[in-house]
Amino acid sequence: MTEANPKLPTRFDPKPAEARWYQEWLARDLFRARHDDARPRFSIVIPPPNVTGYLHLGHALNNTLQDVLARHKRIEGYNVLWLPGTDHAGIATQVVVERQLAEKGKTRHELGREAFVKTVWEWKEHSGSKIIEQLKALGSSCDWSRERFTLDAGLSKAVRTAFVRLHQEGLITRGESLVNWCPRCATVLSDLESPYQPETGHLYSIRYPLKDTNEWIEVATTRPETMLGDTAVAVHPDDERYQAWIGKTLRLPLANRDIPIVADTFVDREFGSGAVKITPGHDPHDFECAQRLGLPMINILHPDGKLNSSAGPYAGLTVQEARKRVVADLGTQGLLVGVKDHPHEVPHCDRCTTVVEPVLSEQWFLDMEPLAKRAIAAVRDGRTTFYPKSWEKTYFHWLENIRPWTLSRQLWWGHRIPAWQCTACREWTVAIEDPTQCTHCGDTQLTQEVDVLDTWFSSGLWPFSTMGWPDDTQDFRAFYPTSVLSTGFDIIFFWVARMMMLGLHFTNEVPFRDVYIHPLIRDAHGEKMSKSKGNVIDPLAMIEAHGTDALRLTLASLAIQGRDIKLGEEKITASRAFITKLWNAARFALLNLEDYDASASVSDGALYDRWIRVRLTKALEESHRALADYRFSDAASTLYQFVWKEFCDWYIELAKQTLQGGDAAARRATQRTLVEVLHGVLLGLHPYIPFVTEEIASALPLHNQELLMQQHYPKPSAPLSLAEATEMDTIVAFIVSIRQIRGELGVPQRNRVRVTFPTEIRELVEKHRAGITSLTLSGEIVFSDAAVSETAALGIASGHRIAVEFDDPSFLAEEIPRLEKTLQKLEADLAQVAKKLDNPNFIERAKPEVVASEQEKQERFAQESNEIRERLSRLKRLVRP
RNA sequence: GGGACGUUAGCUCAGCGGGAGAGCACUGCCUUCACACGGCAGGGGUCGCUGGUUCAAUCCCAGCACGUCCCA
Repeated sequence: MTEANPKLPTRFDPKPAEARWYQEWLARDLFRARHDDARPRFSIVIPPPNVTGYLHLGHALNNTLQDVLARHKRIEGYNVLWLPGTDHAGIATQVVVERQLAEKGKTRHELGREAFVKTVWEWKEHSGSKIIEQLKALGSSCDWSRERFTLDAGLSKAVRTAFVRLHQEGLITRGESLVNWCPRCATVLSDLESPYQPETGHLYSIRYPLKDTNEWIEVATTRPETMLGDTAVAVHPDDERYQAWIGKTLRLPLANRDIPIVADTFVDREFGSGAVKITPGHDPHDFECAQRLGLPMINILHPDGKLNSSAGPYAGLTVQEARKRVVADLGTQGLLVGVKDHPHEVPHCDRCTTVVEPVLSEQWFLDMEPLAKRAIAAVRDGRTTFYPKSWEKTYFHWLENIRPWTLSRQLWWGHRIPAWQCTACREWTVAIEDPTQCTHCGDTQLTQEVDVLDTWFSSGLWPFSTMGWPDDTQDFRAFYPTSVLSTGFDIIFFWVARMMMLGLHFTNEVPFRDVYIHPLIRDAHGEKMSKSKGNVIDPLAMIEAHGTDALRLTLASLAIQGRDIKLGEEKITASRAFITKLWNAARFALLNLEDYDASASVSDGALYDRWIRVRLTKALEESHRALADYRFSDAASTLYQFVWKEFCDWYIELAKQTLQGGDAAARRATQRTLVEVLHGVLLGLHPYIPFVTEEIASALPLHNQELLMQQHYPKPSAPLSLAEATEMDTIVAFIVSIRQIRGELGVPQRNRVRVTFPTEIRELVEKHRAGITSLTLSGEIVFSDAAVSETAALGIASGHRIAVEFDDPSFLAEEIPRLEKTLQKLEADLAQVAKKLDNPNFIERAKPEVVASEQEKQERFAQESNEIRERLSRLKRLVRP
């Protein structure tokens, strides 16, 4: 067998195509944005993945969607910037490098800060940023010339500038407060980094004796060891049981200190005995209570999580050990009244899952309330819009209940806080440039703060720090504010809200017009993917097995709004099947284009040619409308349906007759249409499946030196006239009807049929005889107004009677049941319509066009059912004479 | 405890006031000169439950049940 088209092999091989086209895009510098390009601008900053990151499905989804937008906007004629980069990811990265050191039996403390940070940089240069290469494998059209890293000189300058300004404005302060402490990481964490997780603990009831009496008060706690830091017991001021007790003094067991009984309305009278121990140094509620009442605060913990000297004899024990000992000692003294199981929520470190301890500590804080107000307003008045909009509620709720942000982290990897303490006066000097003397006393003995900033602080500046802020750069002017931010719902607080706050504060502009929140990907059973469950799907393995385009198309097709995605590999297989279908449609076109002349002028073509061009226009318009609302799934499936159900199933099948027919002019017009529609389809699909579309386009006789990425969507085609649209519908209805008869009567494809149409539509049928014949495998088409013969099956399409006869009359055996089934359906439809039309209220109150349409339906159903009934009774008479 | 979202064909999901849809899976026929990762035809649904609004409710409203997630 000879291959007629040398340009496209029978199968698409993704791998070489992916390598070749990505190289070609880079070689032509197509991803680069230019600040002096006057076309309308579209910009996105990538949510920077951690340098330690490895491409998972969440990245694959998010970056596929951003790439769809970027490529779509380029083809729409925008000057597009998609700015990439990575995040230094404080704790995560430090942990990775510390782990490597541990393998060599070293610790970071042995190395010292400077050497350790140097080691992390070396690690970053050599093995970090793998994810950047993986993003390229995904086809991401980022402007790599603008790649940024949060610890770059420019971004570091932005961080220092932001910190210093906020400090000058009095929003950043240093002070003592209760913070979340991870004993394993030995650093403070923000509330967001300390998520609550359910745990079955115990609720211990303990007696605290009233000083110098035999009386006692009972308190309940889940953390008995914290009693060593108790500074009071609180009851509700209106609690009648304890009125007499308020103001009296208790002797705190084990610690042997005196503590007062105080009253505060925060106490829940229903919980336990209604009396609660107050441990301001280790509980957020107690801390606030102590602040209100001016109670002392005691910290009983060392940074390593062991108890300190304030815990007296328990010093040196871990929290767990201390809990056991305290419970045992209370038992010995007869002060432990009861223990019961108690499910509750306990904060854990986001990074290492260690139980987080609230401790009293001196840190740098950012007062976010004034910033939050502006961030709320910007979304309320629509300067920034969330897609789906429902996420705005989550955003508002968090911002309306905002708490100060603990900025400092006790790490070495990150932006060291630009604050210096004076050895002489102990005051702090905060400055962008390293200071040489104290701004308070002028002393030159300064020591820089050892802590670094929370990674999210630099991430919060990302949309503008990457554009050159605080300098007034051309990029900043051209591309800020950005058009859209695409990210997951889990970092709306961590990141989106903070970028909004810092962006508005520093630039007086929202950082992005739209926020698209993409769905979460779960496994095929709806379970969250996790390494421990072993249900993780590796996007790179999927790329290896099915090609990048198949993975991208799958992810985009599944990106629906307001629901999680359930992904199984069979969905990627389905996308690959579609790509193969498109590939083969292109091969079909090429097989029929050997004598094609792209420059010859041709007519508009036949009805089918005009019809498919109109359908293409409609499909592109619909898909672009969907993209404008970030309905990626709708956008992709519109194109999918068009290619498969309209272009391949109908147009190509009908075009075969013209291409093989004797009318040279018609053939040329159809060739032209094939090329143009295929070209339009490739442009429409390029954002989703960039590689295969470039591959096909390069084989098509387009006489265009530009790649798809550089081209623009085709101009819309003028709609069909009503008569033309009706004509097309009628032909389709004829073909469908004849095929149904064949299928339902079980007539194999090798058996030709003889079809009789009424003479009134002779002209129409003659015009489309070739198409009808070929799509229904008819041997003969004739015209007659005589009654349908007993040897024929009856069909009704667009109100016309069609008779289908077979070379073997035994195929007619199922005709009676077939017609009965059709009649049953018609009668049900008729009954439904009648129910409406028999209701005078319907006639009176429904919209007139609805009434008219129901009446029209009734007539049609009635006519068809009469016809079939008549036919049935005749057939039955023949069977039983 | 507060809130959000979801409940439509075996599975995954569209539709969201006027004759229940798609993909996958399933059944029958077909290796016809683009494609078996295919073609043609077909079977399959009291649209979670109970009320309400309406001429009309899968669609709007209220309540309930179940599920998922977020916050405290």
